[in-house]
Amino acid sequence: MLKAHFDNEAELSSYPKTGRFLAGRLRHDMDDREKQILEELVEEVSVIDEPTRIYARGEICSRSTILIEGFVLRTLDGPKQRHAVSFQVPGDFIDLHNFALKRLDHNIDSIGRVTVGYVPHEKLQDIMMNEPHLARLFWFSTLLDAAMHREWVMKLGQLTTTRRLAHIFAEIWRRLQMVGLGDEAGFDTPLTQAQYAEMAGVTAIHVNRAVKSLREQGIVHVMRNRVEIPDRDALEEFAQFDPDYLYGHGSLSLREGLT
Amino acid sequence: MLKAHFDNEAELSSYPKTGRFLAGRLRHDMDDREKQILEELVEEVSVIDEPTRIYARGEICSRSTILIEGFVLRTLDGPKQRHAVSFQVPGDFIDLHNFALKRLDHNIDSIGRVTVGYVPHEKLQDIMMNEPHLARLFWFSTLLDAAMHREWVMKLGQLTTTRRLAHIFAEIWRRLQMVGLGDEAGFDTPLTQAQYAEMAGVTAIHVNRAVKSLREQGIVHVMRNRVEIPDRDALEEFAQFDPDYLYGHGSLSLREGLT
DNA sequence: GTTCCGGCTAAACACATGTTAATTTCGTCG
DNA sequence: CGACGAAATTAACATGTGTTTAGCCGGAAC
Repeated sequence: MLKAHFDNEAELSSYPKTGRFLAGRLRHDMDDREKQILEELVEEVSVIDEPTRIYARGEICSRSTILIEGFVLRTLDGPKQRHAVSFQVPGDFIDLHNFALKRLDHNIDSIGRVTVGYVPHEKLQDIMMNEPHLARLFWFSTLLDAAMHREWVMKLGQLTTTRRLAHIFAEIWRRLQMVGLGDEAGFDTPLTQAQYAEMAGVTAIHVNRAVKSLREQGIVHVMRNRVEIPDRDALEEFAQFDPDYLYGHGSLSLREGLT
Repeated sequence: MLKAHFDNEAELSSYPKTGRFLAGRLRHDMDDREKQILEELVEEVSVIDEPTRIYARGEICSRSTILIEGFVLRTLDGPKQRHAVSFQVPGDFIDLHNFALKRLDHNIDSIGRVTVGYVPHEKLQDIMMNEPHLARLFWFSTLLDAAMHREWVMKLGQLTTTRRLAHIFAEIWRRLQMVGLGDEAGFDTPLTQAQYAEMAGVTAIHVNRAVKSLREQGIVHVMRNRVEIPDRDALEEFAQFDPDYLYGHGSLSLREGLT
């Protein structure tokens, strides 16, 4: 099922502490006890060096995956090529939904080198029964996925390729900054133009045209392993990007009385 | 917020019994007691005659909506035109997510004449606390939304307009049949070509080209208020439609021990 | 250094889709 | 019955995107 080698202690030590990114942005809403519980959920940490299909559509899984470091794509196989339906940044619970739905409905593919943690479903079941607040946060995170999917549907249906690309960069940048990654000038990423093409639903050649256009307009400078953005407002306006759908800190409803 | 007139008893009696479609496909997994609870959730039933924006992106709601009869679209406003990110069929819980997320991230627009039921969030909160099995089913239904969104992303990114249209018809037909609507030859619907265009992310004129092509190929016959399909297998093969993502009856994981 | 290969860039042409405009069909209403 | 408006249909042309092919750049391996 999974082609990867498992860490030994020495190797792991060169990566960020496992817990630091766990459930990244949701950590704001957790207390220390809950963070501790989360830490103990991970039964195994794995480093995957090469681009790998970690899970394939149709598989039945007995554990879920947290992305600790690197990028992964959630993909579906189209008639022509693979299509990316979303990307994950460090801290994301990649496939929480496979705890509830028997079969996976999409693939999970790693990009570059990634570190992931595995959480057995029995432990999630305990959370559901005994930790209603954490259970609620987990539900939130799947609702956020759905909200992002909706924005992607609009993006693919309504925006030109150049604006789609700009929208993708805007979302990656925001999401990285939400978990303490990225910087003021842009972000580092192993994504290639071929992978942007998989997200935008166009050919890599056409992505290149769009990259050129964004560069000439001074909106985004795409380079190897890094993207730089001089002016966030200019980017987000061009991309028709409204970050509301990411439900930044404070936008989630933590209703009183909902434990 | 909502322009609609409210039912009196006499008018309601000409519509299907409220409860018959409530949470349509999930009813298979409920016992009689739970169905009764569900019935009592609805505090108010409303008939909306004209196409109406029932809720707008950004609104904060104190109740969620169940679609009892008719069609509604969930939409986002793009730069050129409104874009449909999903449609709902009778029985669907339209906006369960707004119970958990403060602001709505998209609009909810009715098509033709619809009947909806409103469920106050306080009652949902009771369910969450006291009816873990129902709470789990509600979570499932939001996960199903996400799975459908993912398929739409693939559809928009990978399929030609003609296949997109075929895919849309295939999904509508399957979902209607899952709740006891539709028939062996096709289905009735108030959707116009302009609305198919909003779902496919193309102009209505181009939808018309695709409709013509599907008709000439004998795959789908689109007419006013009705769509007929001679051969389901032919349609689904043409559309690259794999119904797995709809998680038909038996595909949901109702794990033992999960209450 | 040299080689090699994946990724990036570019040009020419074919096809898909958007735009604009006009016409036809059909249901509703007076 | 006739008039009206919404939806469907068609055509001609403009633009966006895919396809094919080729060349360039930069890092990794030797």
